[in-house]
Amino acid sequence: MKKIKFVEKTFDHPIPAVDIVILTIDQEKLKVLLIKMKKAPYEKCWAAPGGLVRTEESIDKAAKRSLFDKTGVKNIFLEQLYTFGKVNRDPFGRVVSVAYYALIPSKGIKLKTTEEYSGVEWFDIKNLPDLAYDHKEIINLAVKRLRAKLEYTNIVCNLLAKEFTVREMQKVYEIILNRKFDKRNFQKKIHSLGMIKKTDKKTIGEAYRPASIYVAKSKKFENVKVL
Amino acid sequence: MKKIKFVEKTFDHPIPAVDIVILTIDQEKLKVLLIKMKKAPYEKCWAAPGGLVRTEESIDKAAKRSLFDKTGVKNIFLEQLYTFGKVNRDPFGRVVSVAYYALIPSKGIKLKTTEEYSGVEWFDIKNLPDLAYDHKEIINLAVKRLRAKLEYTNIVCNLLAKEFTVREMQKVYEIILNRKFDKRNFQKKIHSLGMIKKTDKKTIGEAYRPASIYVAKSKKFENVKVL
DNA sequence: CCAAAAGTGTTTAATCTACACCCATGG
DNA sequence: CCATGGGTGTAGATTAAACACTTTTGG
Repeated sequence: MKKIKFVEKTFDHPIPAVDIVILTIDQEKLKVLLIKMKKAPYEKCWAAPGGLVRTEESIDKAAKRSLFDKTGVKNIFLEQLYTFGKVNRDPFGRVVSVAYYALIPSKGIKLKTTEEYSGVEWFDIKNLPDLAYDHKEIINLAVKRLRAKLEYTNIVCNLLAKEFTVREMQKVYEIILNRKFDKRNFQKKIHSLGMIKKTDKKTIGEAYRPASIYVAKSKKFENVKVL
Repeated sequence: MKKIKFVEKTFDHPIPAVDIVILTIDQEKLKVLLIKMKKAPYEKCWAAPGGLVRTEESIDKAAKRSLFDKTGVKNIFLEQLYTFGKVNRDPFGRVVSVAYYALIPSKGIKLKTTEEYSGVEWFDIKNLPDLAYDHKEIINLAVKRLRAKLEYTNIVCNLLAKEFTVREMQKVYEIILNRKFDKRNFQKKIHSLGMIKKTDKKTIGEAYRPASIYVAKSKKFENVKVL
């Protein structure tokens, strides 16, 4: 059972924190938002944003707060990923980190980060810098989870703008899963799932034949067998 | 138990704990191991075993320790489930609980629990008693995860004895997923996945025609599309 | 009228589902 | 020799995969 003796004697416990893997699609790449570290031994490393969990807030709330502080965005996809609790994962103290991952639509949201912070950057997932703590492992797990969820949920909608074309959705799949799909089969599949709705709008201003614009029926989680 | 007022005041951080949902198949039912609570307001409730995470141990280690303390078993399937961190989930203090789930083979392991502790019992998952904290939610999530993993991994091997028949495996699926499978299709499927190996032994002593005995090729995690 | 992406159907292969009879053993 | 669960194959349905041409627009 949860022993008190230990508590009373030493007041010595690990401290819970959250770390957020913030992902987006940008310039046909899957990217993650990282923050430049300052303290040794990580002065040349980058890290996923995060922070300690306060006593008066839930861990979900702490995650939302960390996300908002770094990006200025609210109400985007944010889901718990895994909790990392090795003893020596943080050289500054015994910190247990509850990792989350967040998805930001590829356009339509302006992050405050790029203007305000100098040490905040988007990195291509295929070309990460040196990372602090166990954040490489955390980011890899987030990408793995995202890949898995693309295959059986409508999570892709959270990476697309409110309005999008089928081709844009297909590109998101191709970028994240590193493979190509046949566009006829892709259309057939996506339409049979009923997770998107055609509008009567079409893309304008772009060269070549305009594409029909779609919206997600729901960004909430639905289990659908996509692939 | 998980306390404590003065902890909250002194240390302004939540305290990490672990809770373990221990599952097994017994008498053709999926069962969970629970411990009787003593303290108000939970004196009529049961709870999944757990404990605080010590500073000098990883959370995985804390989970293994909690599991061993309650069951006396080591080296069984134990996987992190989810971290529960609502502010008021524990009336005794601000505790963040990293939940794990463990699978115990249906025979071949003797638990010390049943002999030593009076307040420890196996409960049919379909007939749970009143539960303390948010443990109902935790248990439900563990079962959900188990059901999901049955469908795309070889996790089932962790619920079977070292040696088993195909029919026993099928029963585990049927019990946990609440549905029947055609035995011909089931055999075909299982064999095509290559996750089990036939031995030259057969069941003896039981009435009727003996069944071939199989062993798992690996209990380690493999992704295989089972259903 | 040319370049480039949008949009659309069919054929084949693979997988899944449903289904019934004989076999081996203990009593 | 009987009762009971073990063990096996096939046909039809569904789903997935491969594949090419016509349409629409901007320049």
